[in-house]
Amino acid sequence: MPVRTAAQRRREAKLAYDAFMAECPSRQLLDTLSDKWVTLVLVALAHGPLRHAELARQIAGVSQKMLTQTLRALERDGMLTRSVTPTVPVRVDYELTPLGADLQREVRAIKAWAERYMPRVLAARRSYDARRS
Amino acid sequence: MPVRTAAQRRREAKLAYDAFMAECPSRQLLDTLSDKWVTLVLVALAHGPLRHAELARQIAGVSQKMLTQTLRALERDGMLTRSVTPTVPVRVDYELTPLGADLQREVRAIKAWAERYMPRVLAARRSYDARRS
DNA sequence: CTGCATCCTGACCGATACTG
DNA sequence: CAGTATCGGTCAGGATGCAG
Repeated sequence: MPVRTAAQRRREAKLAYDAFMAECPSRQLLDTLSDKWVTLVLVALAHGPLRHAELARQIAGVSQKMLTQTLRALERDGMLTRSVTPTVPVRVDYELTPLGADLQREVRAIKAWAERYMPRVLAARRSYDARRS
Repeated sequence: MPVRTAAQRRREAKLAYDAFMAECPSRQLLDTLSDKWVTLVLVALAHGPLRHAELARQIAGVSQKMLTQTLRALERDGMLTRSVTPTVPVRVDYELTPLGADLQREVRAIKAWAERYMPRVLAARRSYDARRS
């Protein structure tokens, strides 16, 4: 009987992997970017500050909870600023920081790629599906 | 009593939203890219074809199931080719298509951004956490 | 070696209700 | 209007075993 079971070894490998992950900058960014709403918020704020409700309207399909969560995370990462105007009722504006604006430009590059090549991808998909039906 | 409840209206909105999504090329790409493993596979294959097991080794932390799933999806989208050599045991190689290689370059841009700016993001994160502790 | 089917857990997310 | 807390359902994805 081995000192460690296969499962244990795997778990240890996973821990080492996580530690490695925690240090790798590109994977950290990938993690945040892989959040569905992050990119949409970035793009929505491209043309100036917006209020919470305005964002919710522009990003169809987002729940209020997810929107708040996403905004908090982006604020924490220094991608946007959150400014509260203490009127009644309160007014809260969100605006991209220079850093956020910069990332937003990168995201737009991906978007441009998509608009250019997605037809090809869709064609590939169709032919793949046809081949196995 | 309204003809439709709030919940119903929300559900209809969601359906309309989904239909919209299904047509928007950039969001479709975002969807596939938001899959954690997709980008890693693309980058791993940047320097030439690899076998299933080699990929699994290079992408630490991926389960065999997820790897296969990801490879299938990418094959379907025309991003890579899967070639089987009928030896015993079988040998399967995965290689980027020109399309996949092109997308891979875009992904690298994001990666470069991360390596450049993540320190700033981490700093922002620390100061945010400090401010509220 | 590669791939598929099954089971199962836990993370995520939406719905709802309540506060300032 | 903006935000928080809680509950519950869903589903992605990991573990495992088997087949070609």
